Amino acid sequence: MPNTISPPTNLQRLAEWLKVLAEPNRLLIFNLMMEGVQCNCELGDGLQMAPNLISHHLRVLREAGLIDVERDALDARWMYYSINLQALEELNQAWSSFFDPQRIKPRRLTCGPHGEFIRLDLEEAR
Amino acid sequence: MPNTISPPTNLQRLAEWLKVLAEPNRLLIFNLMMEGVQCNCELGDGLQMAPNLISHHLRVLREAGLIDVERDALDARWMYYSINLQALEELNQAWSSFFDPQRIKPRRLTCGPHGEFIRLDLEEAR
DNA sequence: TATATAATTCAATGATGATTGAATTACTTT
DNA sequence: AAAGTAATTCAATCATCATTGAATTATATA
Repeated sequence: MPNTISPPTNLQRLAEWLKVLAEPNRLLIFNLMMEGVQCNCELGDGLQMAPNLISHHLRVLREAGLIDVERDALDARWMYYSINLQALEELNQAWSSFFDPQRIKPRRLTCGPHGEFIRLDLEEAR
Repeated sequence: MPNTISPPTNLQRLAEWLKVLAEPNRLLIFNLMMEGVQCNCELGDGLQMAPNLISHHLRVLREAGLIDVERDALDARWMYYSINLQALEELNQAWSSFFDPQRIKPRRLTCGPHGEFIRLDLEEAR
């Protein structure tokens, strides 16, 4: 009997979010945004990155739904980015339900030299 | 005055962990290990992946310190992988201190059309 | 000792995606 | 209308890394 695998339904989504956030420069950008930094120019100041590159990363973050963007009401040349709080909540929810240490189950015994009847003194191998 | 940026000291480390976990197949493997699946063969069963590819991903997870490995005491051909609980704790710690919604600060006002004196009715843009 | 098994290593390939420089867009100011 | 500014888009390049198939290692069994 093959393993009956039922990954959390949000596993795919979690993987996509992690991919977006795993890029070092994007994580730095996200970090600055957590601290209230919000426009391309200012991010460029802080990170020494070309504005078009920042635009690229902001777009990836935005397409992942992690951040929002809007134009300045008085001078519409300026864009303000901000962290999407709801997405952040969902992200944290998905993360903690996946990486919860309590989820860890003891060893499955469907393989190895002893099949289902593995000797107990091997159980410490967990 | 440029931004004085002080990302959490564990930001680099967090980025590395995220990179490792952001790979969809690795996340699936990690998921199976949370459920107690532990050897190459069994992972292959569940994931339809070539054993050498699984070995590759297990190595990446292991080199990141996320999982441990040991040989079966009775038949040393079999390897048993398991999640490193301490690493998991550190991972969760790094994650939650970084992605804590409470960390989010209001907009910084060092750029934009109004400098430090931006009008308050724009503040809802947060 | 020879063969089989679990897993890994190696070398090559391919795809993805970050980065770069040069336009281009959107908007404001003169 | 012309020039300037913030930001984005575009096309091309480059690096990284997952994937694949073919050895190779380590161990056990016949």
